[in-house]
Amino acid sequence: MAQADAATAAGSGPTGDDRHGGEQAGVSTRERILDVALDLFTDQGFDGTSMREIAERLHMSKPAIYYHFTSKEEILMALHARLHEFGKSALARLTGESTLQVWGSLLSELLDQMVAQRKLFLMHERNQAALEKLHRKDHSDEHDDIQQRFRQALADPSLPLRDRVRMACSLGAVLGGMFMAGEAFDDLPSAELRSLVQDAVRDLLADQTR
Amino acid sequence: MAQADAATAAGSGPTGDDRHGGEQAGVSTRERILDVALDLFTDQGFDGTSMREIAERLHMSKPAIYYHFTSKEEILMALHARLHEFGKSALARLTGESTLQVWGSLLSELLDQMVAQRKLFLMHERNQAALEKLHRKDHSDEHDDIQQRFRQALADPSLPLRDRVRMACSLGAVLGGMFMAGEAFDDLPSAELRSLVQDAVRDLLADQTR
DNA sequence: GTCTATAATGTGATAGAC
DNA sequence: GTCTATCACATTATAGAC
Repeated sequence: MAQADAATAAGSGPTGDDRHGGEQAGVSTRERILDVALDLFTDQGFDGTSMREIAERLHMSKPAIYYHFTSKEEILMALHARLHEFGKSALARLTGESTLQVWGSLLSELLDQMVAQRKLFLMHERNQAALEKLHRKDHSDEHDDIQQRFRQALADPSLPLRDRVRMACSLGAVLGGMFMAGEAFDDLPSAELRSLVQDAVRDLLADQTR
Repeated sequence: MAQADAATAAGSGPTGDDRHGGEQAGVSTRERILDVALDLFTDQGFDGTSMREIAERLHMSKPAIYYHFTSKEEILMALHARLHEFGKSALARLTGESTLQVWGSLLSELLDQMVAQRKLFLMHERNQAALEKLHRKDHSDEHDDIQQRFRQALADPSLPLRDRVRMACSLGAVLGGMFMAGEAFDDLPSAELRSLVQDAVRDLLADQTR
């Protein structure tokens, strides 16, 4: 459904000019593999999905996939890179001290990205274990992982404890509002859901008593 | 750390009288296996943990574990049963219509359980994919899974949409406040953290504008 | 770029002795 | 209840033809 968006929305990649061979409609094979993997990883989990399944759904053989990715983990890394691409602009707001107001604007932008890249965020939420295992191995250049940056901000000792907890709660509220209900909010226009969650976040971050 | 609590707190089990053989301090082997599995599943994931690892940490062999559990999945099911045991009293509040107030009391009781059984809830949060796969196979008697009951309440069409979103957000806020920060709140007494999260939930569920 | 065939490994699980 | 030894299998990944 939203699969086509995700493929075309991914910024970089040689999707433009040098098409030849088995490509179709300007979508490179690499992106098609990532789209299928995103689907399968989301509802079967990374470990619960085999290369054979990915290949079968693409009407390819396994080695064809290994031509585009050196390993199964690299597919997961590429999907992680996709998320990081979308999240980094929101993450840029975390320079300097992170007040409740800054945090609120961050979550607002994050909400926009979640609406546009719903499945990508859902996949990350449901494969935390596999992703963390990946990050333990790939500690290259002390990667600025998105979750790590969040926790870093949450651990800032210069902030009042109450505020830090509210920040964590509001982040959880966003995830809960957007993903927890499963298909309970599927008939609801995503813009409306976004707005309702945004209101909840505002209530959480408003420092009324202080 | 909190491992001893989890072992002794588990209600049922023949831990009492008929000790003999290799047991120590009244903790049955079955419970010790579950404790180790809980640790490993929590920080490596269910699929990322092998029976060999579980056995090695217990200074046992694999077949010794298969004497107590018929499969690896059964270990996960047993841990799921543990959670269900602790959560069912809170879940009992969901009879009839679930107002915001009812939901608030439910989350309050759930918060107590999370403080007492922190690792158990964390493990569930981090192995959603494996647990869902398990539930697809084991659709015995249309199990009253805890998450399914939550989603059921969230999907109740007789409730205002705004309330349902607030319920989802508050549940997410609880998870976020208790688990999202990782070790950022570890020095904080759990009672104090619980209180701060509870306040956030209260703000989320207070129907001030309606 | 994609294929057929196969290697290499680790896994969950079992048989049977003690 | 626990062990040694082993099975059967699926998996990731590679070699080499086209």
